[in-house]
Amino acid sequence: MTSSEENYLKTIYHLGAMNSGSVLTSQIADRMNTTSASVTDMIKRLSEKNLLDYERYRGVKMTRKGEKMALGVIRRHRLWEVFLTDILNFKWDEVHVLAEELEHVSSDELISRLDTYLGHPRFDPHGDPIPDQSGKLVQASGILLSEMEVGSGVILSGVNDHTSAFLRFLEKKGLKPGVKFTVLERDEFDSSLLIRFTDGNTTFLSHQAAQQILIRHD
Amino acid sequence: MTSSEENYLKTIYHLGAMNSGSVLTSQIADRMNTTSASVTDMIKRLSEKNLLDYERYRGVKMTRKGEKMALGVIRRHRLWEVFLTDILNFKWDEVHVLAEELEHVSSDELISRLDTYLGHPRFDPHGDPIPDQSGKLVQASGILLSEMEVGSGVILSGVNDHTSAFLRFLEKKGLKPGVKFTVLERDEFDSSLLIRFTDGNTTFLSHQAAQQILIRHD
DNA sequence: TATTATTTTTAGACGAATCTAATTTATATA
DNA sequence: TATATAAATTAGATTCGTCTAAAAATAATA
Repeated sequence: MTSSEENYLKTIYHLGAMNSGSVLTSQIADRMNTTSASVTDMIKRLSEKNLLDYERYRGVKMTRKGEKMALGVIRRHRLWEVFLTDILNFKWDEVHVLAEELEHVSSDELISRLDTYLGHPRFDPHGDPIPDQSGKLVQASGILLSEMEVGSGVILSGVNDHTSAFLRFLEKKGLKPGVKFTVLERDEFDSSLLIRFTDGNTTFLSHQAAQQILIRHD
Repeated sequence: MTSSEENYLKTIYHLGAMNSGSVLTSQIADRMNTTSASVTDMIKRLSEKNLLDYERYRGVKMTRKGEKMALGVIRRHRLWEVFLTDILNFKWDEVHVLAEELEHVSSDELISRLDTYLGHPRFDPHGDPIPDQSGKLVQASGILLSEMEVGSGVILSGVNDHTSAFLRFLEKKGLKPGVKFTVLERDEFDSSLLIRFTDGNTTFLSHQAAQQILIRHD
């Protein structure tokens, strides 16, 4: 497997995991900042290897085999992210790019030892679940902070927007996976939220921001 | 810089560091298990980038710039080797292959943090010195165990043969960088050595083995 | 020094991954 | 249903890294 092939599989997995239908050539091209022509080429290569089911002009689905490979790459990516934040003290908005490179170093033994060393973490620094060796993946919470009723105590469990800008925004607010807080108020006009942390501090969150934040009940 | 370019630079550095003359196409091809034709191609690319001085039919020398790049790769390689042995508990004969991959993840920030985390190690698990950020490299001892007079107390400081087979051989004998011992006897017939460790245990070493072991005086 | 042997380079080809531009197919609209 | 629009594919080119086989240059030997 080349790095390029792995990147395609990962992207197609991410696109296909949500809607369980077919992933279109253009969706892949968009996400990867490349051309549809390049995607078509790669799609063919990957179907040759039975990693994708491909019907011309109809997009692709992942095969069981392709999904396993994709989950392997995602596992490596997320474990390296944990290493980079927890051990090397990188900020959570800095680790993605580095993990994109490290994820392609493919030694099962290396990843297994890294996993052990990190204490078998179940989530990466952004709250995304880490697949286990066999490719099993716990489902992340799908509850949006923006949907919570006033008064509820919650724990931040993940984010939908993984951009550096959004992650730095959360950092500044003191928000990251594991942080507990209570929803105090929802503004009638713009649906912005006032939340209170366990230490008593409060902060505002726009509806736009709250829609990118996943929570579980405390 | 591609991984391939980095591998060529590293190899050429290793070949050229000993004899300070020119490195020949065939030497590079031999070391990298490739053809002279491929080497010629790459040599041209690297001289285009001013990393090598190249004269047709005369071999190459490294430029200052090329040497710096090579030392960067070597630094990354050796730091990852320390990480793999000291943190992930790999054996020293297993780390080379993995470090060959990790060395191409080129982020100065990553390497700087890794270096700090590891405590700024000055030598890798095989006793080879680790270049600093600026590319400075302390000279490794050049004293061969096979040349030592009987009675001398020494510390193993490195090896010339980095093959897995030789490293496992040393492992079995209890020999690795930092280990102290005394040369008790040299056999008149085959020049094999009898050595004694600080715990009193003794072992034999063939002349062939002793020629691959670098030491410094205790 | 002339010839032979060795080394190095060029010529030409290939696979992977990419691109632009042109063509084909499918979808949406009148 | 016929046509216009959008999407996907093919055709053809490019770069990187590699190869084999042939040609050129250097080194060794008679």
